[in-house]
Amino acid sequence: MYFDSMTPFNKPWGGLMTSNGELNIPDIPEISGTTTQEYVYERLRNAIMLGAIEPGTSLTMRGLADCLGLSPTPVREAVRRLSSEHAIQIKDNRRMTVPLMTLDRFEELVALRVAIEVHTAKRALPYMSDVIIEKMTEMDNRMDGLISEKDLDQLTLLNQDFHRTLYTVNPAQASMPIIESIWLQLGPFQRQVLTRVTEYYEIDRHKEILAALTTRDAIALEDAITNDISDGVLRSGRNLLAVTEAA
Amino acid sequence: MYFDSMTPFNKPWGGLMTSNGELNIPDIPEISGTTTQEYVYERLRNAIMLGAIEPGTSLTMRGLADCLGLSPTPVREAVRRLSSEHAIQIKDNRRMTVPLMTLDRFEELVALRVAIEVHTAKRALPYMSDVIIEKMTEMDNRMDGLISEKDLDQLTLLNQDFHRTLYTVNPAQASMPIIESIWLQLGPFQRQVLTRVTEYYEIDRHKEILAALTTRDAIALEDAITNDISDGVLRSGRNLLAVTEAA
DNA sequence: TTTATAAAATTGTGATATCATTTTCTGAAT
DNA sequence: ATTCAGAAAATGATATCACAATTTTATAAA
Repeated sequence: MYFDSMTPFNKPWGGLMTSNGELNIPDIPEISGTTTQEYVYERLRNAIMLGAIEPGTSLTMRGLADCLGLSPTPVREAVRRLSSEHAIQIKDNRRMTVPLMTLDRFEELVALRVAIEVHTAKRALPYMSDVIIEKMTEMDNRMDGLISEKDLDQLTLLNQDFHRTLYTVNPAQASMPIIESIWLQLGPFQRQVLTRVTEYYEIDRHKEILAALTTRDAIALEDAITNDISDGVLRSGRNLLAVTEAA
Repeated sequence: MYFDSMTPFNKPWGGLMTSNGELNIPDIPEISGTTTQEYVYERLRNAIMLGAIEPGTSLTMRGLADCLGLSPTPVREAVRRLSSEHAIQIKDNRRMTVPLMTLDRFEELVALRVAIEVHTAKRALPYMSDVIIEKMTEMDNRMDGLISEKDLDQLTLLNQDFHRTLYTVNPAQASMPIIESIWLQLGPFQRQVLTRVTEYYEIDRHKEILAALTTRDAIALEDAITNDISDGVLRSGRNLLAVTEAA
């Protein structure tokens, strides 16, 4: 007599949320035709990426399970995957957290982002079409709107869509999952930077990227991608960490 | 009355193996002080990397669990992690396999390997010491022995150790897990190449790598790493896939 | 008030139970 | 032989259970 008031395999997460008040994991649109484990993975991933789980907060399997109204089993599987991607850190014994950023690690991750994304962009260039460039231009325009509205969540997500669209025009590409995993590791800290740093200039490097794509200029593309990643957040991040680590 | 003839949390895998005769997953040395899930992960990973599980073979959670003499729970967690790393492919519904290689994917993965490993090697260069160079030289000498003995397993493992030693001298490095994940995706096919291709010239690029490290020459290091990865296996792999995909 | 110790509660882990779904097997009918 | 429907077996997924290890709380001693 297990599943009485609940349909077991049809989205058990339809109803309530967050029994334990401490944690607030933003809901995400239902993914139909998938498993609970996958839903938990996507939802936790989204929460980490957007900084909804403050780095350093200690998490427990059962706490998360209660918070999502699920049994520990699918939560464990999702958490295991995330810890494999270094999005969640499992401490000595027990207790898990979203890892805190260090200056050294930050520099490494950003440099790695540049290396892989430049490489991937160059490999995508031969597959580039005017249709895709048009699509990316529209995305960039929408982002301009989000910047003035200061909608950080949507801005982050759309910025990722912009880059993802570029990289995945190469149908055989194998680097997208890797790029996503680096985004995930940078996500929580990037959000801390964005919320703490008030004066934040965004020189729009996306226009440079689009120009390079239009002229099919690999060198210009490399520069544009490098600048896009290095600008703003890198500088602000360095400052924030320099202050933090001094204390 | 659950755990009678078995101590539950003290390495349940001490005893027998492989009840189901079909699959043979090579044993690995016990890892003490860790979980069953972690052991399964390491063991499956090792088996995939060394080509002990033929790509295309269909796997089941319960089959693997039976084969390892464990319950499905830790197996499921390990498999999930491996499928997150694209080492195991979960088909439409049910059934999982180690994915078959395609020519396009192969080219992408090798190019990605070059990009990331060159980047990581360059970043490691400032941390390089004579002690490490000496250690790597010893490894290279041992590999020469393994080549004449044709011990492919040990050769693969030691070759990885060689590269890992180089990349991890940079203590803040963040790319090693990514490199390992690419190795894992290339592993099964690389093994197919090594076993099928009889005439296989290995020009020893490791000597070139060591020379570049000794002189702290970044340009030479880039060339050496690129050549080491591109040589031999790349060429042979292309040939094998060209033939396979024609059929 | 602080520290040491014991008891209680919490947690991670792995095995098991159960259900829906899929695959495989079986036995005719074509 | 081949095909196809229905039955039987196997499988994936998740909740629950049981145990050991850890953490937290309670209690006693200094």
